[in-house]
Amino acid sequence: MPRSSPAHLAEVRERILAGAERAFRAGGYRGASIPAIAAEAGVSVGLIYRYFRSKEELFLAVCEERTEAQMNELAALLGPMRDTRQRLETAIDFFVRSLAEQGWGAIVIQALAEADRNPRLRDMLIRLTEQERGFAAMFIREAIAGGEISPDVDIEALSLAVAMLLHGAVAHQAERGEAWDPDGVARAISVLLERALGG
Amino acid sequence: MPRSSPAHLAEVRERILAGAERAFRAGGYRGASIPAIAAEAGVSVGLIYRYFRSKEELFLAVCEERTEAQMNELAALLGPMRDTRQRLETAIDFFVRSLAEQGWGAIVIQALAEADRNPRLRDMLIRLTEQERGFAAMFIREAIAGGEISPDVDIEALSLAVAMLLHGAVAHQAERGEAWDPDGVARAISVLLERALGG
DNA sequence: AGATCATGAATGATCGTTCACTTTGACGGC
DNA sequence: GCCGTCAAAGTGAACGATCATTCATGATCT
Repeated sequence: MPRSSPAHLAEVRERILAGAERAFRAGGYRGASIPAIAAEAGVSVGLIYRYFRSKEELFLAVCEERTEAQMNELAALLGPMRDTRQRLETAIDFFVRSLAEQGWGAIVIQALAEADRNPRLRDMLIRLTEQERGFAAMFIREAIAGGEISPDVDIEALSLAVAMLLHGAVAHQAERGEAWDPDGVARAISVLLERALGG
Repeated sequence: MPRSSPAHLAEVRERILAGAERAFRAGGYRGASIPAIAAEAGVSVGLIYRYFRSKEELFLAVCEERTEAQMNELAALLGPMRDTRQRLETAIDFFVRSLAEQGWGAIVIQALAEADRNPRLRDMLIRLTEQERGFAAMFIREAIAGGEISPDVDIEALSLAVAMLLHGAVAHQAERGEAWDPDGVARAISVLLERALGG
């Protein structure tokens, strides 16, 4: 492959992103040094700065591309489904499973820890939360339409609570590390949501 | 006050802890340097190492003493109360209010971000979660005793969900920063919990 | 040949920690 | 009551390591 083809450039960029993700997950945002990221990605230190303006920009790119991919995947998964109960179970299962398999929860926690000093990271996290609230509000409206819960429920408050519950699961994984129990977390979310959304 | 009296030593230790808490909150665990902490506390760099063996130990002390104080305060607050509904409202209000006023949520997020590389921080966080689960399980058992929810509910799963919800609120505060809405968060938690614990 | 991709040593700043040093105050002999 | 002594409290410059970023140089393509 020619070194200057667009495909090659995209591949190098993706290799840097993948190496950076591993390094950030292992050492945290501050703890992952540029030399360490370069070694993990198999490129030189200088090359990283041809693809990203700074470490901050690189971390932002990792966060955005990964969370966006997760959200798109979930939306595609739910698209053809019709039954509300099945959709809810699928969404919870997807969330917990991708948390377990991809381990992107650690990245979100790192972003949270830096959000206080980085407006762009904060904006990214707020967009993520709003997307989760959007999913939650959709399920709530379906439950209302299905007559499972009262139409005068506070959708704003309830969808915020659901989004916070999901972020709590992310925090729980960060807290437990290797020893976390995806099935237990999925069961916990299901029990609470099915009680609240009418089971 | 004599420089070598126990009271003076305790006061200096507390001043270092308070300065460190401010510095950690402003800059994060990694971002708060020992010189910055020393300046914030009004002591010299060297003195910090007379009271704490390392930066890690200092951060651990900040986390433990603050979270322990919060938990004791909540337990004392709930102690004399009898009515379950009132106890639940008090607990939620205390949690959200202390999150808003003390701003200790940012410290917890920093601890979460470091837990992967620090077993003692992880243990501290796990103990905190287990205490929150203990409170949650207490409320669930009261709701069962009061006949508000079925006796065959999965207490383990439900109490875990409640603890995750609370940690989600901590994450939400870290995400929103100065712009967060304590009343909205309290309403969200109340709506979800009262629906789930029988309202 | 010229343009772009890629390298990694060099730079200046900053970090956590140490330690030689000064200041303070409790105490025993007078 | 006074003073000399000494352990402990407190200081901050110095140290070696490491950081994010740059740039002079080389490699590879058109």
